[in-house]
Amino acid sequence: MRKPPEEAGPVLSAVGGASCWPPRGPASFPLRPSSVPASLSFILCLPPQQCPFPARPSRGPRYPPRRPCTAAAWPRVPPPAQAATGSQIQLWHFILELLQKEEFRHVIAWQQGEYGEFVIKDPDEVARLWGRRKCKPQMNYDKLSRALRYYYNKRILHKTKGKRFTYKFNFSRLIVINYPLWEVRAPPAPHLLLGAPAPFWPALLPMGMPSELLHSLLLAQWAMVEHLAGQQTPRGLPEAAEDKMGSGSGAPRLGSLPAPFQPGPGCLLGSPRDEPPSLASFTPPLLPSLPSFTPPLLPPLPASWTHLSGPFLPHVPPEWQSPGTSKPDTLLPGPGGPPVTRPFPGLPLVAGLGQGAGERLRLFSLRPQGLKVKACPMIGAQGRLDPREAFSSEIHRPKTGDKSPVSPQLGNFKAVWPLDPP
DNA sequence: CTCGGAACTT
DNA sequence: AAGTTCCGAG
Repeated sequence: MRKPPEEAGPVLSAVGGASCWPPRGPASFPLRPSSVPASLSFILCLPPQQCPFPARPSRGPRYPPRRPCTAAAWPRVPPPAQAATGSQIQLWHFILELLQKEEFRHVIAWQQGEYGEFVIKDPDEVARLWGRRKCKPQMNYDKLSRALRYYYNKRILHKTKGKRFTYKFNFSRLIVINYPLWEVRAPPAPHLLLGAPAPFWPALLPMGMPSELLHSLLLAQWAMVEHLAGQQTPRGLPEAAEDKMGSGSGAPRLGSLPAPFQPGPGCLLGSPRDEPPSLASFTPPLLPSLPSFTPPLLPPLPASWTHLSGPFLPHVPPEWQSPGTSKPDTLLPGPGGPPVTRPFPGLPLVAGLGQGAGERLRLFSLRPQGLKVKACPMIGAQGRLDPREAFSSEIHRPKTGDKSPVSPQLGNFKAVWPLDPP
C-alpha cells in the first residue's frame, strides 16, 4: 500500500525565477551555448527553460497531484519535449543534454578517457534538475538511479563497477532505439552505401520520425561523435577491450566495432542484431534547402557541419570524395598512428552524398505522410524569438496553404535560426 | 552505494 | 512504455 497522496504546496510561485535555466538569466544567456555547435542546435531545438519549481523542494508525499506542467507551468513557449501533449523527455536524453552543456560540467561530465562513460559529480543536483524537468519535485538520486538501472536491461546504459556514480552509455543501442522502424527505399549508388567510407553515406531518415526522436537521435549521435572526437587516442576506442571482458550482453556497441571507426549509419545500424536498414524500395528524395541558415563557428563538429547553408549538403573534403582513396584510418589512428587533427569528416545524418548526388540531404521513408518536421513551438507565430528562447532553430515547412504532398523543391524548407535577419 | 522487485502513475 | 516511489538485500 502506498501512502495516499497529500496536497503539495504551490509550485508555480517560482515561475520566472532567475536561478533556474538558463543559469545566468536571459540577459547573459548566450544565443547558443558554446558547448552546442550551431550546426547541431539548428536541428536540436534545445530550449532554455523556466523552472516551475522551487529551487529546493522539500520532502513531500508520493505521487503528489499533477502539476500543470504545461504552458502554464512553462511560461512562454514550452519546448517540444515538454509540450503538453507531446511525448516526454527521456532520462537518457536529459542526461545527454546535461553532458553537452558546459554549465553543468560540475554536476555531470564525461569521464575522461572512457568512451561513453560519464560521472555524476553531484547526484543530488542532477536529480533536482531531472525532477524539475519532469515536474517531480520529490525526485532524488535514489529514484533517478532506479530509472537509470532500468536502462541496464535495455542496454542503453550500464554501470561502471567500482566507480561511484559512474555510468556508461551504449550509443549504438541508443541510436538503434531511435530508429524503431527503419526502412529505406532504393539505395543510392551502391558505392555510396557499401564501398564508400561512412562520410559518404547519405542521411537516411525515416519520415514521420517524431521530432523528439530526431532530436534524441541527433543528440545521441552528436554526443557520441563529440565524445569520440575528444577522445581520439592512439589506443583507439577503449570500449573494445571492455567488451571482451563480458560486461556487455551481446549488444553491439560502437566500441566493439573493428577499427578504424567510421561514424555513419553502417556503424550505428549495421550490426545483425540491430535491425540493419532495409534497402527494399524507393521514395523520391526530399530536397530541403536552407537558404536562411548561416551557421556561425563551431569547433567540435566536422567541418562539413559548417557548410549547411544553401544546399543541405556538408562539404566533403576532396580527400573524402573518392571511395577508393579514402583514408579511414586517419579518423581514429591505430596504435602508433599519427595524432589526428582533422575532425570527423561527417556525421551520419548529414553525411555527404557526394557531389554527383545532387548536394542535398535525403530523407527517405515508406510512410505516406511525407516529411514530418515538427515546428519548434518556441518560434512564435510572429516569427520572433524570445531572447531566452533564441537557442533554438529547426527545419520548418513553409505555410503555403497548399496541402499537396511535400514537393521536392529546394524552397520547401527553411531553417530558422535566431540570428536570421527578419 | 548499488541492485532489482513490486506497486503505482502518466 | 517509461518512469516514480519504496524498500530490502548485498
